[in-house]
Amino acid sequence: MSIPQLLPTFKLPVQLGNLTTPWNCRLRELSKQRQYPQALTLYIHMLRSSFSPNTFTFPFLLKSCAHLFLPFTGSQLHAHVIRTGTQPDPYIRTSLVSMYSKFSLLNNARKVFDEFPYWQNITICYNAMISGYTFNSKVREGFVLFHRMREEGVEVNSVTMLGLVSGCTVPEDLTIGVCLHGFGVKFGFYGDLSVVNSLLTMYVKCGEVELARKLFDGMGERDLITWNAMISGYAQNGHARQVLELYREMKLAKMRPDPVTLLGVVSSCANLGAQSIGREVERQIHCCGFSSNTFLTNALINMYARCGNLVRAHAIFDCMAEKNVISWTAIIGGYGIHGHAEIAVGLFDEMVESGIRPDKTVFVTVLSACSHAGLTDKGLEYFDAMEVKYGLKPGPEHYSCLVDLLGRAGRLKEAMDLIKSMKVKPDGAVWGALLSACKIHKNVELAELAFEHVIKLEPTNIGYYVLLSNIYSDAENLEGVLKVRVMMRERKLRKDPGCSYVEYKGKVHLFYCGDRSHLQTEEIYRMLDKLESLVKEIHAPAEKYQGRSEGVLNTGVHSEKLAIAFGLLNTTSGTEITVMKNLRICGDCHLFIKLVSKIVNRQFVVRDATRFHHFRDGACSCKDYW
DNA sequence: ATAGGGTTAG
Repeated sequence: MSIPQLLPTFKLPVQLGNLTTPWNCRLRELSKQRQYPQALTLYIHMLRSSFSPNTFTFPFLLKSCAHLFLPFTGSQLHAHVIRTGTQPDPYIRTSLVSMYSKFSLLNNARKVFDEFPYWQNITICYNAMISGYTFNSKVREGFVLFHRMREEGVEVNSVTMLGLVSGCTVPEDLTIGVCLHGFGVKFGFYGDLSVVNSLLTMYVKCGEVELARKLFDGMGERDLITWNAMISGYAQNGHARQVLELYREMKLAKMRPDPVTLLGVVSSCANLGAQSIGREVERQIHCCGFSSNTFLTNALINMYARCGNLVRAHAIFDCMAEKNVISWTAIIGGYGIHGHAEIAVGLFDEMVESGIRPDKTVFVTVLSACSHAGLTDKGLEYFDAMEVKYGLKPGPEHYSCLVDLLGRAGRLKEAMDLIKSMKVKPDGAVWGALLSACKIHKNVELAELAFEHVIKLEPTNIGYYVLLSNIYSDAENLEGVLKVRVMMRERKLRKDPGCSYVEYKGKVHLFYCGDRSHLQTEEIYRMLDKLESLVKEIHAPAEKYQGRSEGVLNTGVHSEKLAIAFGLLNTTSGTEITVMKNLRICGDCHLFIKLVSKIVNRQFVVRDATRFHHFRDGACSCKDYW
């Protein structure tokens, strides 16, 4: 076949696009309106009316199969294309390549792509194949094809760029991403906002928020997507403060927020424990008419739950017309965090009854709720049900919850056996959970074993060294303590001191472990002494508590205890106290806090600030945000 | 053929 012979096929769709049969016109309409099932039904009618499909028919049908994820129908259509002897023009082939890519059948896609001599592959074919690679997270292959495309002199357009850039999603892809950035600048794609936006997103996904911000600052023109990409980029990387700052700037620039924007803002409020700002944003959500957006409502439930306002969280949850697994996860997790495992478990059952299939994430939430409240057997039950009843294979994240569950209950041997029986490779968190259980139950021997494993998997995680060191010091094993210190020094690991902070009257009050530098130190320590003795009075040992072990009371002067004592001294009843804490694994004051909460009838929220950058930025206050 | 989105323990 020579080039001249093919030329008519190339031109056909453009010239005769409007002159095709009514069938094809209707098909195009349906495809435009994304009514894919209707499009396929129409095809059946077409065949029944003995209309034979032509070049214009197939792309719409293939696209419909791709969107509906119907691999079987799709390959039947492919066979049909061959059978009808339809000239497979670039448009059909592009559709085939893109459809097979959506089904992750890259070999089939590549076969269609390779079947014809290279000069038949025009830009759209390349684009489809390149996007196919990146869609299946094979950026490298996509990049190779991009090079070939250029060598063969095929025109590169914005879609080529978008396909490639959007495939760079992990730090390892950054080299390619930067290369593409350079290419874009050199060949004039910088004027195309969609390309620059995708570059911005690429930097964000690779964790390079600063580079993303640099690009953002240098942009002459910004649209809603630009702002959203930057805002959610900050939100996903834990820079909650920058999210709020940027949101304010956005409003100053007279750019109207949409649900995606507000989503980033709400989830940042959840991570900051900033309920007052969250309330403000909720009002805006109602004003803008986004109240029925499921994404946003889920984020709001999560925000209120994390800020300790379970009443509001539950009220929003109840009002939702369509609750999905994520809505349930948010509310269950909310009760779990605050130690109400019975309610959490009850909600889980209710969810199943309402016909929603639990997923892996909701099981993580339920298991951890059980573990915090000492519902050991209930947790084990759920773990079994997960695979037997719901066919979900437990991952390392579930095993770590279960090890934590057994470990807190003092069932260390069972926890160890569980790890040995795991079908998946245990990760750092699994061994880490065992290590912290050893801390609670003072088991030095097992701790050493767990430490050996955990350190191989996460050699730079400082928390585990600290944990082992504390275990040694509890056992008065000075040699052990020194050994760990030497290891830390050799590996040049410096420990950020553990600290907690409370926001009070727009100022941040920061406490270190055993800290005596606060102005109210005397009062705080008196309060803490009182709390310690009250807690000891009501703390029931395991045997008195129907076999439920609530864990061991921690007697050290931990930073979160100081923060709580400070909060109690300075705030009135009825307000909840949010304590932010920078280290996760160190002192586990969970039980202490829970009991104090019972005694004084106050809500406490201890938020993990490890992932967030307050401490690097220097502590900041709510007033700075707004 | 195509840039932005909610949940999760340790």
